[in-house]
Amino acid sequence: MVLQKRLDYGFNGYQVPAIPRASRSARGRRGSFRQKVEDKQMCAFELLATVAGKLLQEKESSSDSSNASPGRSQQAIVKDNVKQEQQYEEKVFKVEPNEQGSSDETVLVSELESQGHNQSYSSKDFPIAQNDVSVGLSSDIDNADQSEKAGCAKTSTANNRNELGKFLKVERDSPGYGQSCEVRVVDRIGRQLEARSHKIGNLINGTVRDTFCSEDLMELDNKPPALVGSDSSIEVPKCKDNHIPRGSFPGFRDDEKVVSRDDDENSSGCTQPSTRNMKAFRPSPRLGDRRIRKLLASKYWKVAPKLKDREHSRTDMKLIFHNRKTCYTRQRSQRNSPFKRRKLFGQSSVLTSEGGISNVGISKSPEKGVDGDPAGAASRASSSVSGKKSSFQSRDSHVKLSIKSFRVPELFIEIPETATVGSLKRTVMEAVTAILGGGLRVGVVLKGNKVRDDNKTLVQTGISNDEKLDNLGFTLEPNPTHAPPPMHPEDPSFPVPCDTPHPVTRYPTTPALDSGMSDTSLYPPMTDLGNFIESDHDSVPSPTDSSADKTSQDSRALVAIPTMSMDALAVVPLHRKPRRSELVQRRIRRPFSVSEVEALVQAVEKLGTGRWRDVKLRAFDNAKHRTYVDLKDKWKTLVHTARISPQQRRGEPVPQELLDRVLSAHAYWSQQQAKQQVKQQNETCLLL
DNA sequence: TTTAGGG
DNA sequence: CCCTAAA
Repeated sequence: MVLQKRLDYGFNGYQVPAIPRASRSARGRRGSFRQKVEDKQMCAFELLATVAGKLLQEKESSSDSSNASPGRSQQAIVKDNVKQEQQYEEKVFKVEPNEQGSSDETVLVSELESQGHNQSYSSKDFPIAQNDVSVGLSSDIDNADQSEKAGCAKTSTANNRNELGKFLKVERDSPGYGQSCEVRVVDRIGRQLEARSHKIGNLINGTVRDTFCSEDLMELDNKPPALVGSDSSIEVPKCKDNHIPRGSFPGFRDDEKVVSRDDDENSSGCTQPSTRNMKAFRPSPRLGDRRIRKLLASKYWKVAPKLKDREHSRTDMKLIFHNRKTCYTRQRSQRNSPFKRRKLFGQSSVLTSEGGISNVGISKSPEKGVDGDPAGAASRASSSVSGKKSSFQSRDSHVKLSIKSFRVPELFIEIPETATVGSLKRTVMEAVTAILGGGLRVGVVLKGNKVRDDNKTLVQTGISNDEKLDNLGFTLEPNPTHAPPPMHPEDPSFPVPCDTPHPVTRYPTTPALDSGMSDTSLYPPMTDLGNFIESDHDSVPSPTDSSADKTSQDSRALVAIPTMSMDALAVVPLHRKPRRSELVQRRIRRPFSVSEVEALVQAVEKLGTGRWRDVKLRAFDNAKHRTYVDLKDKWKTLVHTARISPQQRRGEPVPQELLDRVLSAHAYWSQQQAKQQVKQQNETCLLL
């Protein structure tokens, strides 16, 4: 039996792609990418942490002074806050101290430790934990000043708990897109800590996402599709040639140009319909072997029942259990069927719903927030949290904004009853990580309309107008650049929740639509599918976001980010003891394109079976995602495919001509191998 | 790390 | 595609 738990973080509606994860180091140069990805995780966490911290600050400053008494533990403060207002806890992931009672430093992280993860995390390493508990110190922040700074999330580290966080400030008269706009990082009294110029177009990437990912983003966003054209001949491995005494398969046409196939894009681009982007994001195939399905479904949004039990209420994760027996059993029973098994690939994925955009309640007055999403009730619940009145006086031509909250969509998690609490925790953690890890960007909504023109200044847009601030909202949006590829529309492996009360596969809807704002360019259409994309990472072929100019950088504005130590951040995921069964994500399925098959066949004709490394080097050296094992497997399936009737074949049809060559080459090389063995046997016999 | 095969 | 025994 499976229980489905609904987790309501009090956030709602943004979509986050799953986190591509390198399955193993030996698979090639994925380390760097993984690092980047995980950096992004941290970014997202940072963002959340900031919001949480900010809310805590405001909460505290608005509540009676007793909370701020220096003598009280931060934990106590937090708890009081939570106790006082249910909504409040929805802003924070977790506010209770870890069970070990070890102060307030470890929170979520402690769950990892208790599950056999050796690494110890401190709040320093874990932004969320850190912020959750540290904001209690914010009482020493001047309220007025703080509100002016609009987002000075206090951060603290294990070593320096009183260190003030930085925040970004966007100069009012920002130049247009493509030009630089100054972003100042200042402390609460306005001292400039950092100053740097950001291209406006990249501002969000450089701020909300994180300052440290911008490079990566630019790399992905701006790098023109690397054309690994067929003219880039591959160099045949040196000293390997003497390895080819066996000769080539007669049918091999050696005069053919040996090309370096980088069919990354081929397999990705060509097979990815442009509609892919309309389907919201495609969840990660599998988050582990556990039969756990996590999905986000805005349709399920409800105001989570308030738990009376204080202990429960201290956690902001509310679980609602439903029976999901059929789902589980079906998964198991289908496991051995290759055909049905395809459906399993996405079973435990985190899904996001079309309600993917979450409104950021930003307001001058507590009750006012931009709330365009259908989950209005829940939204209000969380956005109504406001402490004091924020002062938005535009002194020195700066716009001051106070973001009340971000909302996270509901999380659905399916986990066997027999699962341990620890695994549940990890599951939730993974879900959260998956949600946040895919990269987010911020959109700006003014009076219900999406502000798309990044070139406009705040003044022109009216954002500097105090009145309009009431109608200003931010949205968290998935970053298409990092979104995993949606499955083919017809792909049955698309994760379909089995028996959820409501259909969950509502991908076609654009998040923005659900939120009342249409943003068709939210998912830029694929550009030039024929292009080759360099893929030295495991990420899914991402749309070569050429249209990322407008919407993807909608909001260069005014979102504070916490100041975290990059080092600390980078550490967290890396130290997670990779429990293969749970953490290692299955590589995304990337069917071989015909051209890839062609290259493979040709290489095998030349080199024979049994030298897959050479085949790889020869024909797939640039296709980083094709390992020699993959090639060997593909050849295996090709042989099989060639032997079965065309009616039984599935997937993209391979030209019969190729299949014939497969059979020929296979027969030839099998014979050669047999001869080789006979020869060796004779030799050994002679020696004996 | 590669190969070779079963899953 | 994954997992692994063997080489």
